[in-house]
Amino acid sequence: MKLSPLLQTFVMHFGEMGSRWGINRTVGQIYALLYVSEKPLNAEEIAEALGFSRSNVSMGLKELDSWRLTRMQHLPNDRREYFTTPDDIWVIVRTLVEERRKREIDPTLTMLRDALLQTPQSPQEEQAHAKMQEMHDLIEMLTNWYADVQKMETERLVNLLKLGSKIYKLYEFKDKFTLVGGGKSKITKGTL
Amino acid sequence: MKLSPLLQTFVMHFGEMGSRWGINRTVGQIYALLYVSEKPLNAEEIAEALGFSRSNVSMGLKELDSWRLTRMQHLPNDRREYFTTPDDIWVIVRTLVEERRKREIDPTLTMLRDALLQTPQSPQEEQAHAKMQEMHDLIEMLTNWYADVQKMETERLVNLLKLGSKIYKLYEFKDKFTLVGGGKSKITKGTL
DNA sequence: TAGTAATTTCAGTAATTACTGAAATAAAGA
DNA sequence: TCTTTATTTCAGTAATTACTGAAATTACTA
Repeated sequence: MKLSPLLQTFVMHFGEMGSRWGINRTVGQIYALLYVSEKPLNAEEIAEALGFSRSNVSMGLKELDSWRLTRMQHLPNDRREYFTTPDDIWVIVRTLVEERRKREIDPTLTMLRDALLQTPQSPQEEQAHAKMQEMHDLIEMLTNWYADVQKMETERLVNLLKLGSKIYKLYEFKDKFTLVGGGKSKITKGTL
Repeated sequence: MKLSPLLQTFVMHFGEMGSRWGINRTVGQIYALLYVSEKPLNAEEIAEALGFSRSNVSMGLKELDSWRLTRMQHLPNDRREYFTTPDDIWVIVRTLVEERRKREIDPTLTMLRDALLQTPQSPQEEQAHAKMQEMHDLIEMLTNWYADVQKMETERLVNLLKLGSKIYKLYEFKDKFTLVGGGKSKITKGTL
């Protein structure tokens, strides 16, 4: 399979970008290729399109699988494995955030919680303790926020995101509002 | 300067974690140390505390400076440079997000915009074009959202985050609300 | 302005990570 | 079962990144 210049650019970009995160070039390129490909690809096709060894592709796909970012399927009368990315880009984003949280945030929270159980033994430790508490609380707030909005259906989440900070004005002025009409609204002043 | 076990754990953790992002061990450890330190530290002290060479510390501090994550100052009658992290952890978070956006998101948006200017020349390119458009729109939405909430004062932002998806209920039922009392509210139904 | 202290640069080397090809394993059909 | 094809593993090597020590530069003091 020969890549058109358009695809080349896209795929190469994700190769470069990959290394700005922890992910490597191979993995970035494979994912980009799967993402824009019209049909599922097998390992051989990926290797050929990107010029990597078959074994390198195998390792890349394994890595992507550990991130839960690919889907594997079989085609009729063909025993090779074919790979795709999820159709819905929001599934990709949610998975990405979730996995990064697991790998990058959770271990830090655990470490902080453990450290905070200890009693500071010196002024130096007291200061450190306070700073760690501050960091812990902030990370916890952010992850709780994400855990909450992550539960929303995509359509609602998109609405919320499009509103940005504007929605906050509703909250600020909530005391000036009152419920009118019957409706089965679950909202009362007390809940916010 | 000898680090207490508590600080050791914290500093080492950020060294390990650093490599899960693009940042290296040295840089992670230096930042962690500055973050929990009660007073500003000079390069010599950092090198001694972490067991790195003086030149390595110099490069690490330069890297952190390029991320705008440290502050430099002078102490009376001492010509060495002393380093700290911002006092307000929200400043740190905001800077971190901002810099990562610049380095990791903006180049991708630029690449996508350029690619999308071209007219697809084949069914393959048509599919790729559509997927790129989808990705572009999603990234743009997320960055616009962030650009917007980022402008809020910290206190308000914290309130918004604590509410999570709950605030959305206000929006969903907004048609059931009406403005009461005089107030100088800038909100009218039309603005949301 | 010379002398000294502090900091940065950079070439060389160490350590780590990425990648390949060959061998091993697994999966399917005859 | 044996044969063929697909996939994975892994030891060795290539490439990249991290780190050091020495030299160069900069900044200050007398």
